[in-house]
This record gives sequence, C-alpha cells and structure tokens, in this order.
Amino acid sequence: MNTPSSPRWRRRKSARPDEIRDAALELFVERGFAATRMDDVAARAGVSKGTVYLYFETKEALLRSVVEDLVEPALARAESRAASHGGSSAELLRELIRMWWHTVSGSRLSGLPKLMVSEARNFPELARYFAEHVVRRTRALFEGVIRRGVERGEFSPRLDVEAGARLAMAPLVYASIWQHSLACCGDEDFDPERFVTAHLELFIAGITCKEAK
Amino acid sequence: MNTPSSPRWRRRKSARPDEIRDAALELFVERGFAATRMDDVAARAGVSKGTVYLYFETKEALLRSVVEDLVEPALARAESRAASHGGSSAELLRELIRMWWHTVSGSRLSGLPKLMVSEARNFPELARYFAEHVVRRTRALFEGVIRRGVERGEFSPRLDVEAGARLAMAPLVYASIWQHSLACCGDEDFDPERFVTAHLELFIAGITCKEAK
Amino acid sequence: MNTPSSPRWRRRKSARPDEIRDAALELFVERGFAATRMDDVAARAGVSKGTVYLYFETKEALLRSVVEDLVEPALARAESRAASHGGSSAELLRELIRMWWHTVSGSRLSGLPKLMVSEARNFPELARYFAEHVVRRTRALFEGVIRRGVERGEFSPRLDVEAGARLAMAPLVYASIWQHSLACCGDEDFDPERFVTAHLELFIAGITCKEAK
Amino acid sequence: MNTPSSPRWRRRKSARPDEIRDAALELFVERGFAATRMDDVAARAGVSKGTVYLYFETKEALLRSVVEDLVEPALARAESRAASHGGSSAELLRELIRMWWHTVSGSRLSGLPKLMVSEARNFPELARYFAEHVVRRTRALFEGVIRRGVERGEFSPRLDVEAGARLAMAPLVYASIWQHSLACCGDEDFDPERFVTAHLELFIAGITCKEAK
DNA sequence: AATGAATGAGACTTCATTCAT
DNA sequence: GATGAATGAAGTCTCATTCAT
Repeated sequence: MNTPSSPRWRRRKSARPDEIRDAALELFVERGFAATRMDDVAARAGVSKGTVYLYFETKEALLRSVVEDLVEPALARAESRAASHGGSSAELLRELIRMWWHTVSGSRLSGLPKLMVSEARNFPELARYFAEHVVRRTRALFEGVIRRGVERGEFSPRLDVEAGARLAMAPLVYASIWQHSLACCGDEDFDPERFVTAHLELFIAGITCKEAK
Repeated sequence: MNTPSSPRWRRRKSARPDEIRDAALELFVERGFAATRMDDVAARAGVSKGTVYLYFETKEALLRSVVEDLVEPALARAESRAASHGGSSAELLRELIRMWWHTVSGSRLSGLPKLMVSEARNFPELARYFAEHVVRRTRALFEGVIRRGVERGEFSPRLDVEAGARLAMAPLVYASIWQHSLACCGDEDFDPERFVTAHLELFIAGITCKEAK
Repeated sequence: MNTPSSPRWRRRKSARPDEIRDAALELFVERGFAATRMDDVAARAGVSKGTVYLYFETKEALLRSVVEDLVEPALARAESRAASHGGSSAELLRELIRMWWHTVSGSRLSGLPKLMVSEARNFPELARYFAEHVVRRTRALFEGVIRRGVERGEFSPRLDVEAGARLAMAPLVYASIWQHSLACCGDEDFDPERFVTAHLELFIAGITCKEAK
Repeated sequence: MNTPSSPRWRRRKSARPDEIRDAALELFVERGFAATRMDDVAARAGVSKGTVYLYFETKEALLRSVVEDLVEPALARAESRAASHGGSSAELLRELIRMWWHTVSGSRLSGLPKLMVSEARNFPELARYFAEHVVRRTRALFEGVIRRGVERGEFSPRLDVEAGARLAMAPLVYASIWQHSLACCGDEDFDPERFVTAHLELFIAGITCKEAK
C-alpha cells in the first residue's frame, strides 16, 4: 500500500516542514519575528494553523529551525568549493567574494543576515549559534586567503588580517541586508551587482597597492 | 532659554517628550518595534504608561518621532561641519569618515541604522523618509568629496562615484549595525575602532592607487 | 466463548473497546474529563487516535460508556451475592461493608466515585444515571439490612434508617475518593484498610449500643 | 484628592482580587479547573477578561490563590474557637463536629473539599499544601479531643485515635463533597443536616459505648 | 499634567474530530 | 478495521489604548 510508488502523498508529507520553514523565513525576514503571525506563516505555506504545530513546537522553535537547518548545508557546500581553488591570492579572493555573493544573493538565504541582525538581542542563544557556525567559519575562509597573500608578499605586509577579512565581507553583508530593507523602500537606486563589483575591484586594489602612504 | 524665570518643573515638563523618545529609541533598537511594549518605554523613561500617550498619539507615532526628530538636527550639524573643511580630497574623505564615525558611534543615534534596517519593510513611509533625508543626504556628502577627487586627478579616474560613496559608508553602517546586534551576542571580538581605522586606510589606498590592474 | 474457531485477531478486535474504556477510565479518574486528551487515551490503550473514534462517537460518549458499561455488571453481581447471605443483622452488615470494600477497592471501579463526584455537575444526565443505578441501588442494600436489624430489635429503635445507610457507606465512598486524590499527594499516611476496619467496628458498635443517651 | 473619604472608588479597587477569587472558586468547584474558562470567571466577577490578569498571573496562580488565601484565615479562626471550649470530651467532640459543619457548609469554603479532591492529582504541590495546612491541622483538632477522651476513660480504650479522628470527619467531608456534586444532580434526597446530625449521635454512641463486642 | 486600573482585540497554542490512505 | 496527518474552533494570555480620578 505505502509503496514508494505513491509519490504524491509521500513527497508532500515529508516536504511539509521544508515548505513551512521557507514560508517562515520569508516572513521573518520581511517583517521580523515578533510582527509575523503564525497564521500568516501557515497561510503562506498553504497549510492550516494547526499544521505548523505538528512540526514545530513553538514559534521560537520554528525560528531556530529556520536558521539552523538552512544554514548548515549551504555553508558546508561553500567550504568544500572554496578549498578546491588555486591561482594567485588576489584571484582566489576575487573568487571567494564572487562565490559568496552568488551563493547568497539569489537564494533563500539572502535574508538571513537581516534576520539575525534584527533578532540577535532577542535570541542570544541563536545569535551565538549563528556567530560561531556561520560568521566565524565564513570569516575563516577569508582570513585564510588573506593571510596566504600577505605571507607570499602578494598583499601589503602591513595588512591587518582579521580586519581585512571583515572588510572584505562587510560590503557583502551590507548589500544583503540593504536588499531586504531600505532597497525595498526608499533606496531603490541601490544596484547590488554594481556595488559588489566595485567593492571587489577597490578592495583588491587597496590590499595589493604597494605605493600607498 | 534657561532664564531664571522658568522654574524647574517647567523645564522638566518640556523635557518629558525627549526622555520618552530616548527611552523608546533604546528599546526599539534593542528589541525591535513589535517586541517593545509601551509599558517598558514608560518605565525606562520613568513615567507612567498614560503619560506616554499625552505626548505621542500611538506607538507608531512614537516611532516616527524617534526617527524624525532625532535625525534632523544631527544631520544639519554634520553638513555644516563638512562644508567647512579644506585640504586634499583624500584628507577630506578621511575627515568625513572619521566625523561620521565619531558623531554616530557613541551617540544615541548609533542604533538608528539597525532600527531602520529592521523596520523598513513594516513602515515604508518612514523608510522612505529615512532614505531621503538621511541616507541620500549623507551619501551626497561623500559623493561630493569623491567627485572632487576624481575631477582633480587625486583619485583613480575609473572610479564609480556613486558606488564609491556607498562603499565608503558601507563598513561604517555595517559597524553600527553590528555593534547593536551580533557584537552583543556571539561576535564579541568585533573591535569597531580597529575595523573603522583599517577601512579608512584600505579604502583610501584603493581609490588613490594608480598602479592597480 | 473461547472456542478454537475464534482466531486471535477476532478476540482482539472485540477486546479493543474494553481496552479503550479501561484506559479512559484510568485517565478520567486521574486527571478529570476535561484535562484528559483523546491522544492520551489512545496511547494508553495502545491504539491510534483514530481508532478510538471507531468505537466511540465523541469524547463524551466515551465517558458515558465508561460509566454505564462498567457499573452494571459489577452491581448485578454484588446484589446477587448480597441476597444470599444469612446470619444476624450485624453480621450481615459487616459482610456488606466488607464486600463493598473488597469489590471496589482494588478493582477498576475504585475510581468511579471520584470521577462521578468531579463530573456530576458537568454531565447531569450521567450523574442522574449514576445516582439511580448505582447509588440508590447500593443504598437499598444497606437500608434493607438496617431496617431488618431495627425491626428485629437488633439495632437501636431510634435509628434513622436512610441516614444510617448513608452513614454506613459514607466512609467507604470517602476512602475510595481519597485514595484517588489526596492520598496520592500529601496525605500518604492514609491507610484505607485500617480506616475501613475501624469504621466497621465503630459503626456497628454505634447502632447496636443500647445504653447510648 | 485620594482622601479616605472617597470610599466607593477605593473600596472597589482593593476588592477586585477578592471578587475574582470568589467567582473563580464558584466556577472551579462547579465545573472543575480545566473546564472553567477565564472569560467565565471574569464575567461572573463582573470584570473584563484582561482584568483578571492584572491580579493573577496565570489561571493556575488563580487556583492557588483561591485555595491558599481563602483557607488560612478560616482555619485560624476555627482553631482559636476550638481551643476555648470546655466540658466533657463527648460534649467537646459534639461541638467540634457542629462547628466544622456550620463553618463550612454555608460558606464559600464549602466547595473546597470537592475542588481539592478533583484537582489533587493535577496539582500535587497545591494538594500537598492543602493536606498539610488544612487536612492535617483539622484532624489534629479532632485527634486532640479523642485522645483526651480515651485518656480520661470517657471513650473506649480500644479506640484507634487517628482512625477515629478520620472517621469523625469523613461523613462531614463526604457531605460537603456530595452537596456540590451528586446532591445537585440525581441524589436530591440527600439532606445534609439530617445526615450530619445522625452521624454526630451515632459516632458518639459508637466511641462511648462500653458494651460493644 | 499625570496616573494606572480597566478594556478587548488579537496573538499563540491546544486538541477534539475528520478523512484520505 | 486501522492509521495519523490535517483541520479550525476555542482557550489562555498579552498589550496598545482609554479614561476616571
């Protein structure tokens, strides 16, 4: 009876939690946690109010699941791809920035930075998780490349590696956040592609430039 | 203003709205608009719940007042100070970045970017106001300096002026936001002074560097 | 009944309702009707939630069935046993009290008094059923013995027969109720055997005592 | 302004919690805790839903307050009155039983035994409180009188003091419970006065009777 | 001007009941 | 017969807002 050949039913069943997570992510990013009603999450996921509670014990548990379960696989993929690159340090850095941007910008994850920034103080445990599992790990990737560049003499020897890694990412994070907030209401001129490209060039110019000061 | 003929209670009376605004700003930044209760605002301002409604019609009106009434005077001051500077374009830019940071970082305003990013989608009118009165005007200051530098041949002629202005500000905005979110919970290593200083040097190196690419 | 021609699954099938009733009785007695969830009944009966509804139309119907279907056979048995006793009225009364206690105390029925007391006001129809089919019939047994004792001069002639019957039973009912409530939480010293025995002796002493007042 | 001479307002304000407690007690006794809705409590107390939560943090806290705050003063009064009696032990016991009955039967407290019996298993902490502060203390009063009677030779020397005290109270407790349950629905013949009087006579006859067995 | 008790709409959550498999 | 995912009415509790004092 319950053969794997009855796919519609089976797939729907196991897909439910994902559909709910996706709906919740969209709404949490758009409105914030407190301003999102569980009814809206249910409606956007196409289920009834009660169904959400079949899969997630509380609204807060739903938030945790949204953050933790979406982030891990994406990050693991990114790290493995990052490890497989060769070339000059500048080239590598360029790749890393482009990869970050293309991985995050169009995907469901693009709203996570805004969400975490908005809710960090209200959910410190979750913020800690995010800081350690996402922020730190991502920064480690950038620090690795920058340190290599400094050690090989490709980048300025006076470069502060940690601050440099943060600075490489800051405009990317800023762009993600901006796209989900003011770029929707008021700053529609913001062109993230152009912004990220300019950052890429300017940042690499800055860290490779030998003449400066 | 503070003539001896205005007794203490009269001064207190007119100070009430400001005290409430300050309390509201702190809480809105920390918890977000929806998660902040009017009771908490009143308690932090040291007044009773009803008093808040003497000065602000609704919770949303309080938010609007927080944003609009705090921003205008600070920005006007900044613009006049910016206009009075001389020196090379790099020097001017350095000044501008430092000024932004020192004006914003320690003041009550430092939380505004986080607040606006979090609430923009829920209050599009307010976001539009903020984008036009704060973001655009501030960026105009940076664009002015950068355009001058390009025109005078001090900065790379291939520099995208608008993107450049955004990039000059992005790490500053990022630092403000970070300080009120993840730097409190999980990313305590973040050192904004060091970060902003590194940005200053790297950014100016990038835009003045003639050899790049 | 248990002919070899009734295969195991057939017996199980007809046993289901009883298993559910037993589970429901336990939980209704322990937690009360409103605080008991159908899920818990199903879980304790070892069936799925839906199965309960195969046999009982609603939660209230399950309650009715628990009370009505458990009580009738037990009571019929008791009446027939009571009728077959001989001896002095005191002896008979002693027997009746002991029988009541031993029939009720260890059995599934021991919780019924607590259940009915708790739910009588919420289910007046059921309470009426219980009062007429259980309380009144049981009391009639006691009244019969006591009236016989008074008529034969074995008991005090001034004895109020109806009140006497109620008083013979009151400590028994009290003990049943207590065992399922406060004797579980707070009054663990309560020793029902000792209590019932003391009642037996004292009550018979009271009604047979000629010297009193 | 807030002189004690504006009594209506002041009295109402401080009377609110008591009015709510009384309403809650009535409903909890009648329907049980789980089947009582906070809206109903509010309606019966003549206030709005939210007002109940001004004075009681949760529904459970309201239950605790109902039990703990109503019981203590009544019990203290009873103990002091009990201490001031003289006369023979039988007379004293008679007084105690009558006092218990008249204190409890007509008052707001008369439903407490039913409430506690019904909810003990769901609120073990509360049950423990009730068992220790009410049941044990009340029984101690009875044990004192009975022990005195045995020691003075007024009561049968073979009397089990603890069981005797419980037996003195059991019909009283039973009558309280019955009045709030089956005496309302099905056993309307129950006449508590007659029942308690019969108990009084029979119990004293039993314990003073020298001839028995 | 200031208070804080009171309100009630609305949010989160539970659970009796249904029904496709 | 049996299951358990799904539903949505209904309950608990919160909080923006009002208003008598």
